[in-house]
Amino acid sequence: MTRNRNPPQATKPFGSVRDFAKAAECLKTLAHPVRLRIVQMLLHGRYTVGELAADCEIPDNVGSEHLRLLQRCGFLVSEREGRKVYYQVAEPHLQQLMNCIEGRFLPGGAKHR
Amino acid sequence: MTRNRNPPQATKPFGSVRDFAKAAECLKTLAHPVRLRIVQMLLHGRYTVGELAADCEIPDNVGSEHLRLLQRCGFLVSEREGRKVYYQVAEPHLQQLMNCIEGRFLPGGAKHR
DNA sequence: TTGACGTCTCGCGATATTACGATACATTAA
DNA sequence: TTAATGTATCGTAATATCGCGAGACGTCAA
Repeated sequence: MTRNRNPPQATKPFGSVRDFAKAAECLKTLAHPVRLRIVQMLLHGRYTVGELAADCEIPDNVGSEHLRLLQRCGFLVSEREGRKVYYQVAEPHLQQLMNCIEGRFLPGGAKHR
Repeated sequence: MTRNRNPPQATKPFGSVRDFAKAAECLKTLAHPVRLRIVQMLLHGRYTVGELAADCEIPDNVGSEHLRLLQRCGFLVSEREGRKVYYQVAEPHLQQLMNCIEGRFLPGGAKHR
């Protein structure tokens, strides 16, 4: 009675809760204002802990911790140069993901109507 | 004298930690295995609380709570029909975001090399 | 060496998230 | 009405996350 609701839906959409465990873990790591900003910066260049922390207006040790988390997910890699440590993006998908996020949530993001 | 590292980088990448507050909040909501699975399901059709909870193998009230969170971010909307409540996707960007996530993290996802 | 700098690690308290059980609410059937 | 079904809300306890301060570590210059 109501109208014909669900499309035929041949088979159940692939995936299961279990399959999303890793995805959720990495997404959760990304889901922090400072870490999103750090990723945005690193998609545009290569920066040290101090530079990133300064931009985000947080102490260096806090920045270092955020970078550690992002690195643990495989999003970033670090490279020591003298006493500084440079971080850069290691995950190719990050750019595309960031495009989605910027497009949806940032002031100047892509419009969608 | 390492090589020339940072690209010229005319201006600082737009955005700031503050601008990512909302994005982080919504991303965090998405960053849960059950909620990712629910979103995936709802991108393929229209389901009730009970159907979604059953698929995720969780009690109905827990499912209801996850749906509430997703709805609060504007990702979903609900519609009551008799004693059942159907949920469906309300945010157009979800499909694109999910494509990124599935492509990166799901077994059969897109390869990148 | 010593000291300065940049980064990292650790433990702590404050806060947030999570799932659960119990219960309340809304709708329909008997 | 009463009972059954489907969904939502609430309080609670376990767990996770967060930013911080103190201090350790690695590197370089004097």
